[in-house]
Amino acid sequence: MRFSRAYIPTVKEAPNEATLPSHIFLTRAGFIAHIASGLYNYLPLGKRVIRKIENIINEEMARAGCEEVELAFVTPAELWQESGRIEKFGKELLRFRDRKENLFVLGPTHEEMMVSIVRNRVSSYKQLPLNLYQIKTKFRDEARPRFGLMRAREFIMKDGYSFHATVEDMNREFDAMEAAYKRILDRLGLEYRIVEADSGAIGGSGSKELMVLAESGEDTLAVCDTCAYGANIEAAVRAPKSAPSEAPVAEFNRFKTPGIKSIADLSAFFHVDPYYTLKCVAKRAVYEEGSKIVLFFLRGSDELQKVKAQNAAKALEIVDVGEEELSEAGLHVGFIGPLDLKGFTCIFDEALRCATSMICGANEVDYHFVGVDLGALGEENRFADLSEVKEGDGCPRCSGTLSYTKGIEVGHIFKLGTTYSKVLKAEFLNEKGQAEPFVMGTYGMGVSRLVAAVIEQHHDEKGCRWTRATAPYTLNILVSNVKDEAQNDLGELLYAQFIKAGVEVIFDDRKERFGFKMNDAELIGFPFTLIIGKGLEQGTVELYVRESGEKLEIPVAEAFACVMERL
RNA sequence: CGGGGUGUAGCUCAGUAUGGUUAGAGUACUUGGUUUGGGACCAAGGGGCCGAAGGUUCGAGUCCUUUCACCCCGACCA
Repeated sequence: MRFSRAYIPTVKEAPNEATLPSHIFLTRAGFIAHIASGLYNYLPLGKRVIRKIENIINEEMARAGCEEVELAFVTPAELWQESGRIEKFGKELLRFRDRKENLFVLGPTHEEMMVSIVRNRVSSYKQLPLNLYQIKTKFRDEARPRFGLMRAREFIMKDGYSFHATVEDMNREFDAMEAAYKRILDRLGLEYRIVEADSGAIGGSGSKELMVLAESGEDTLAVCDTCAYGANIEAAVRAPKSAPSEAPVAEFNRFKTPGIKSIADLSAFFHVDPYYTLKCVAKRAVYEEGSKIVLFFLRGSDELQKVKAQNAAKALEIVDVGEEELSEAGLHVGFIGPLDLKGFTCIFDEALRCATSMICGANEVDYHFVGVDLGALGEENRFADLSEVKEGDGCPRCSGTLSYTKGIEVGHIFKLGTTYSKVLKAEFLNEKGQAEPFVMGTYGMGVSRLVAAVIEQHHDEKGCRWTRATAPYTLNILVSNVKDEAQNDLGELLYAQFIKAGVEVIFDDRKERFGFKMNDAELIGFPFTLIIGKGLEQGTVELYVRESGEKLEIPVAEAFACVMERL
């Protein structure tokens, strides 16, 4: 492509709403154009990057034995009613009616559609397994789109679905997909981590997220400094904590603790480590029908992890409760304890199993109990993992230490099981001739989000630094002064040579000054720029390497070979 | 969905407390000339229903009402 003919509208100033490097540079360098909230147009350079990522995904999917399909973007609402997700998804589902007043939705993910194309067509275990995927525009009417391509309403995603006769076979495919996704991210040149994840509303028995490591990531990850363990903070677990100090010896007793409401005060009052105090976090758990107050108990040294709490309460949502509301319910903030507490759902953190020598609220203003043995609690009390992993906690897999890092979720793979096949009645006949629902897996990868993720991880103050596999053009041939015939001629010659060699090359033949063109080259972020300029009189050209910033002087005669060697 | 902010040239923004010639700057664009290794200089140009609707007024970018859009913080987010 000749730069003079290409549509690459670069600009000096970024729109003021852009805050992330990927958003700023993709806009300034002319890859994308904002059109409305959460909607972007892909300009020629952006489209090229997307295609390159798609190609790599397609190649790796083919290698893993998957087949590509393309499902309708507009999907009948009946399928969503059948699966029950039309309510669950809520307002994120964009709905509309056609001229006959039939209800449709724009697909935000395609479990239902994919199940529907397989059910009643695949009827025997002999036809399994099957892994079908598509790369397609999705739409989610996000409450607050932001960060450019990172959280857009319309976005491109690869979504794959596998169908199996047994759980074992699904597990095998799950591992195969994890391996395929790793290869994709390796080829794209990204630094990433695969972490354990919360399965969220999509359900299923297990899931992992592929996280591109970047400062601007929206997700907090707990990763081990020794082994490969990593998990989203929402799902992270830790090695059991050892007691920080000797347990405070005390007979069971009721103590007056005037005005002592916080864990810090309590621990100071009794001169004990917060580890030996019992923290109560009251929340309102919202269900499809109604809501109720749930009391979560943890050690005073731990914090409640909201997603874990929500899962433990099997609630749709967990919201805060006001102090007044609690008082009306007969609870005294700061003095809530599990003893003699009737009529409330209590959930205890795993770290409290058989905890002894605890100090907890006495459900009476200004009183706490000491010497409490939680092992004495009745059977009706439930235990669950509720506490949030902190930096410095022990790794659950090895003797290493966990620390936080930030990640961009670019992929999520799920062991779905029979969640969807059951409700949608998608069944096959097993060896014994009995009908069984498909065992399914689902595998997503955000293509447009990957475009942003590459830049979040590969940029500097001047602009983009595309990796080899993602660059819109690998090589940029820059003629410093197009009025200089020798420079121009050499540019044309090399341009033709590289095209012939199959290199993705762009030829900057614009009638602009050197600095202007260099700034564009750096903003756009071509991995290599071959500068034909003032060195030509001495018989040399320069190769500028964007990643390292180095400029190599090369004799003209060796230019072609030398560049080819480095690509 | 709660709280806040902003809408004026392709882009970044002045101008709006106090209404008053023909609405400005930078940048980008067009033309001519000079320049040619880090977003050049000189000169001459084109470009606006001041987000939309209604109102107050002799007169509205500016005041009042309504509305729409976009952005930011939070809630939410397979």
